[in-house]
Amino acid sequence: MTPRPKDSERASAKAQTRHLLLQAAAEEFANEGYAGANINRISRAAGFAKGTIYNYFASKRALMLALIDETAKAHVEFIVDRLRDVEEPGCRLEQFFHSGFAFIPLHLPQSRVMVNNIYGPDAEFKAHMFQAYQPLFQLVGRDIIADGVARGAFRPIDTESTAILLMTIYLGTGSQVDDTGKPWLDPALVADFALNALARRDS
Amino acid sequence: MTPRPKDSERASAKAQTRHLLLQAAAEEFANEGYAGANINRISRAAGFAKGTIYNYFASKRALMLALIDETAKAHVEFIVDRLRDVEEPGCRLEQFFHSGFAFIPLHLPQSRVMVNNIYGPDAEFKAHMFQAYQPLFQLVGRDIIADGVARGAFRPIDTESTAILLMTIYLGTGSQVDDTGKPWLDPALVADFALNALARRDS
Amino acid sequence: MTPRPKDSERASAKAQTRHLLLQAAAEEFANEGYAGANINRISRAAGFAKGTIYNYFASKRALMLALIDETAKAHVEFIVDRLRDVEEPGCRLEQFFHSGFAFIPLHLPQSRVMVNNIYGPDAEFKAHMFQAYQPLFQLVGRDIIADGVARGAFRPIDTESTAILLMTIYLGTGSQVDDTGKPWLDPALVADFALNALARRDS
Amino acid sequence: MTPRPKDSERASAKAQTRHLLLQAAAEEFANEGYAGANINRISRAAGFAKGTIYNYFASKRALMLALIDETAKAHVEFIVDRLRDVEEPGCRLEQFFHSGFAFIPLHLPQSRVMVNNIYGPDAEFKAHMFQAYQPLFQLVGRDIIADGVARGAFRPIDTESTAILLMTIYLGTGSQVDDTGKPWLDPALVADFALNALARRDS
DNA sequence: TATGAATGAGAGTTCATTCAT
DNA sequence: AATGAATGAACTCTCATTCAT
Repeated sequence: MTPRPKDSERASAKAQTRHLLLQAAAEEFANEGYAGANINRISRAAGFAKGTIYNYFASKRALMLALIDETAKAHVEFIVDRLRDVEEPGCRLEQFFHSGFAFIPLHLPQSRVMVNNIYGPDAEFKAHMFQAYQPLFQLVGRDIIADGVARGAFRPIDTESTAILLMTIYLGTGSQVDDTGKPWLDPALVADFALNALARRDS
Repeated sequence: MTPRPKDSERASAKAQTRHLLLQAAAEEFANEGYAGANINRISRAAGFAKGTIYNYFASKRALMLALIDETAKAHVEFIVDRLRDVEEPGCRLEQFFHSGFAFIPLHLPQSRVMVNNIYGPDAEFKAHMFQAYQPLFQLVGRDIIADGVARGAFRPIDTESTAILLMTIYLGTGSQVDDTGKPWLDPALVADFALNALARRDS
Repeated sequence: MTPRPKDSERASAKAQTRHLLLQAAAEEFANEGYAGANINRISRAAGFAKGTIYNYFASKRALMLALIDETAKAHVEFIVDRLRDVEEPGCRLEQFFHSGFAFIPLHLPQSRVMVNNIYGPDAEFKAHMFQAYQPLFQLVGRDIIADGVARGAFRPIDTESTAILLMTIYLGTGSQVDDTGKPWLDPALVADFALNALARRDS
Repeated sequence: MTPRPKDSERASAKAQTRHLLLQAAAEEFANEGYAGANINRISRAAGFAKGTIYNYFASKRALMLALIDETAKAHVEFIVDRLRDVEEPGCRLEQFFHSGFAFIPLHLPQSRVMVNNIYGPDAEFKAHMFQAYQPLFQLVGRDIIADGVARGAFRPIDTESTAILLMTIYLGTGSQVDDTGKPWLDPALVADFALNALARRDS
């Protein structure tokens, strides 16, 4: 069933179109919110006519869900890749924030859309988000916090709650950027804050 | 120019109607987001015909801005009241989270709207939010963090960035609740997290 | 059945209110047209609350019809008064234009409303206008044109058509004014034009 | 960049739709006035759904402005065409009225809309009208009146004022028609009236 | 596969009118 | 007689979606 060259060209062209549409959608959703976004503008920004988008996504909702999936996948992969070789729990936590913050400017509109969805009113999008980011929650909860507590690097603390808290901090601070895309808060400061919060109180 | 009893009755009836409309608006905005909210439904939910809302607010945007103002005022006042007699910086921080979390279930839809606006796409709403919550930022920044650092209760840390961080944590965690309004995270845990993050590391 | 003083005061107060409302209505109708006029603005401009107007006029349409009646009455009376002592047909025609043009700046919004109605789309208003201005048509047709033709002052010409024509000229030119109320055309020129048109061609 | 047959078909279909919409708009505006006109009815009368009109005109106002432009263009062209080969000033004036009156029943609703706008309350429409009819004013002022005066066919008279006067007469009389479209006044009578008004008084 | 004209549900907003005070 | 809060029909305009080409 290997596609003939022509087919693979076609498939790649389709993938390219799909990618352009998702990129344009991310920008529109980021700027206007889901309800305020305009399918026509998205298509035009991607360089296509209004109808084309429906050859790739069944509806506006489906477009958002696809965007969530794609972004979450890239997001998780990006961070997981950069955490793979880090052993020590404190370094892992630092690296989590470090790579997490690095992802955002590379995918700024996508990141803003993710945050809009987490804190936004749409239950389906929110649920989809948590589903798609499950691996990241697990990474933080199990591989960073639980592991760190087990190894005595962090003080004893509830794993799941803290995972949510750290994700809240990451997404909440990472998504607040000025017009140029520069974040309000220094990533190092945020990482430091989190490290201190989890540190064992010696004495 | 004291209004006659009749006038004051009328004024109070108007205030009551306005209050009902704002409450209904908060619920609608919380459930549907700003763009998805429906003016007609808001009026109906408040017990009025759809036109009535325009006797009180010039437009949908004006309604949201009024809701932000009212909520922020109540929110700030609520927390400031409960912090007045607390002296010690650590206790203040704890009390900030404690009273802050207490506010949310009392004004759940309003709180969700506030968070939607902070993390949402609308720049005007966001700016209005920061304006209206200025006193709370100042309270946290000056009266809690800076004061705590000055007194040696907290480790040296950038005042403004940390204020934003604490507000981010407060709003981000406080607004995530299940269907019954119960927050996902235990307020005490969040306060504890923050206290640890600011605590001096005794050598 | 002579009203007691108190009653007559009341009646006069009512007449005064009615007059204020009609004046404000004329201004609003002149500026916005009938469909674009706003009852609330009219009431406010007259110094009353929205509901008051309905104590004097049954509806917006009734208000316009009353305005047509009042204006036409004053308009006709104004011109008839000034034509009473003029004998010679040519002078009468001149005086018709002269006094006609004199009326307009004294009642500028009313005049503009009259012209709007004549050339506007509303059949009922148009019919009402012709009804109310009947005396003026008759004056022009019978006392000026027919009489002038009979006396040999004007060339033989169809009475009714020419009456319509003269009224068309009068209203069309008289109502076009700049922002200060100054007419675009010199009344004397218009009168002169009409006189020439009706003049006998000697030889 | 010549459009392929398919494209040109499409373009012509668009032009056809646009034309239908403008025709329906003329009728609606003529019957209801601008403010009273209903966009939905216009689209329906043209045989389209209500939204379609916004694929062709950005707003109700834009629709009216387009109608003014199209009508004025056709109107001017119609009259200019028929005056081209007429030399003698008196004949020209007669032909102006003659062809002018001939245009009206061919475009009755459009003509009524033009008159509504000239005498109506909307300053933008009025200004647009004068702009669009500028060539006709020039034709009357320069090529008929001034030329006629220069050649001694007409008595000396102010060019611009008289142009306005003649246009006033033309539009004022031409637009008053009964339900069947028959004008109240005989065009020949109107032309005759104007000719006499401009005629030299011999001796 | 890409197009864009057509659709029509649904939105925010206006405002003439009513009526209890 | 005067008020102005409440009403709801009606309006302009938007836009996700469909579908013939």
